[in-house]
Amino acid sequence: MQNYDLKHEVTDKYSLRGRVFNKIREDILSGKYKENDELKEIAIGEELGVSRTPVREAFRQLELEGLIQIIPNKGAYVTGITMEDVKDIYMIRSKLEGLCAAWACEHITEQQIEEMEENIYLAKFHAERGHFDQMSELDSRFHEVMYEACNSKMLEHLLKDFHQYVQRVRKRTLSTIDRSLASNNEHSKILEAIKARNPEEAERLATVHIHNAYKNMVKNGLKEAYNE
Amino acid sequence: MQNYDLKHEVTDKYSLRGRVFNKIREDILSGKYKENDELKEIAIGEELGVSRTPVREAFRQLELEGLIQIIPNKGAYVTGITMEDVKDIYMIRSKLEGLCAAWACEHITEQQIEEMEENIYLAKFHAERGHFDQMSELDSRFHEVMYEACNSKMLEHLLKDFHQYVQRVRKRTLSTIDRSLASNNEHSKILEAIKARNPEEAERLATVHIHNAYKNMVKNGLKEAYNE
DNA sequence: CGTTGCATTATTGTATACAATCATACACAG
DNA sequence: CTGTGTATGATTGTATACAATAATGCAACG
Repeated sequence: MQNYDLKHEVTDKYSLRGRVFNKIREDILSGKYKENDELKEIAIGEELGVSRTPVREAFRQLELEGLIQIIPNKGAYVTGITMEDVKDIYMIRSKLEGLCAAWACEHITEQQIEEMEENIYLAKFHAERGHFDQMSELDSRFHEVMYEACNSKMLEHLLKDFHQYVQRVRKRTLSTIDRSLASNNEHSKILEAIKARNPEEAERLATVHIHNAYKNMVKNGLKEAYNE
Repeated sequence: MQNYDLKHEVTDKYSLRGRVFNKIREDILSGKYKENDELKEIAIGEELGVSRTPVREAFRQLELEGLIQIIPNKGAYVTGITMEDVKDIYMIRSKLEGLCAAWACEHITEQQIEEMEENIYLAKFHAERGHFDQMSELDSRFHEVMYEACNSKMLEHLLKDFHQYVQRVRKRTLSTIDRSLASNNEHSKILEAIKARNPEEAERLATVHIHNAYKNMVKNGLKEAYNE
């Protein structure tokens, strides 16, 4: 994340470079390319039917995103995420999600509130039935709406990046009914605080929520998820 | 920003692309290229004596860093920083510097402590004499050492990016003897807390320190610095 | 006089060719 | 048998050529 940063930009979706970038990124995040895999310009270019140029440009961006590491004159390798990285990200996220929730108190729209309420309602339904894929999807979406609601492109982008970045290891760490219900309950409390326009409480709850998510992740399955 | 990402990597210093990247970045941060300036691949390539290829790759990275915006088939433009961006960055930084200071309590080395003490001592000297350039340099360095002391590559990189990003508007906002002395005093207090291995206090002080820096920035000169 | 359409030009997007660098294998010397 | 040196191949780094797209200016028309 490398690329941490102030990371920016909506990478162009319709240029070859943009498509290559998104494709490789997805493949890394989904696990098709694994840690330390070597990515070769020609191979990927042929696979996608493009020349090396757009592939190279995409590589440069992926490097800045921290998804790959480029060793000059040698090659591009998928970067690993250490358990320390994951921990760091969660600690950083907990602070920033808190800030985000606080800001959302001021800027959230009615429409966004409605979406979050619906999200919580749906999540409860799926959680009780153990539909973990839907849960994961809804969880991501809940946070995404909150990111948008904080009305800061800067913070929104940052949080989206972090969120995406840990997807690689997050896969099945929400996967117990207990945690799903608890998590959804926390979402509900956060939204209540935001609706009540209580930034301190919203911040506190959001911060704790991420801490809990991390604790749960460590408890059941970070190691396994990480080593597989 | 852009980016943020979790932005990574030490961009290669010796490849053409790396040199082009650093050069353009410096020129943007130093103000040579101003907001909304259009950067043309050929012109920059000729200026640096390289072809378009490395320039293009550098552009893609700068886009992700948030320093330029690329409009497909049109051009690359230096992005502006709005006053909202600056505020957001300072609020985000205040949280993260707090986290950084807290972590530093556990991981700081004797050598780093010494450098920070020396830094504070020197800064006092220069602050009293109105040597603002040296002050600015020392201020940056103080924070940099703390970033390194937190022992998280992730957080370190993130904070360095933010720090660099606001350099554009930070130019002369430390430029009063009063604020210089106060700021240095705050540094001293932060270091005391770190040395006392008191993460809560270190976090609180570091957070307040950035808030104060922002308040000072707004009070005297953000608007002017920004509009010039 | 203003507006629309087209032609021209400039600039970026992509592909390819060549140069530089690195990895590998093999031969040879010790 | 081991280690070193060299030659070969593969891969990336850079430059350039060509294609696609957007901006500009001018002319024709209303």
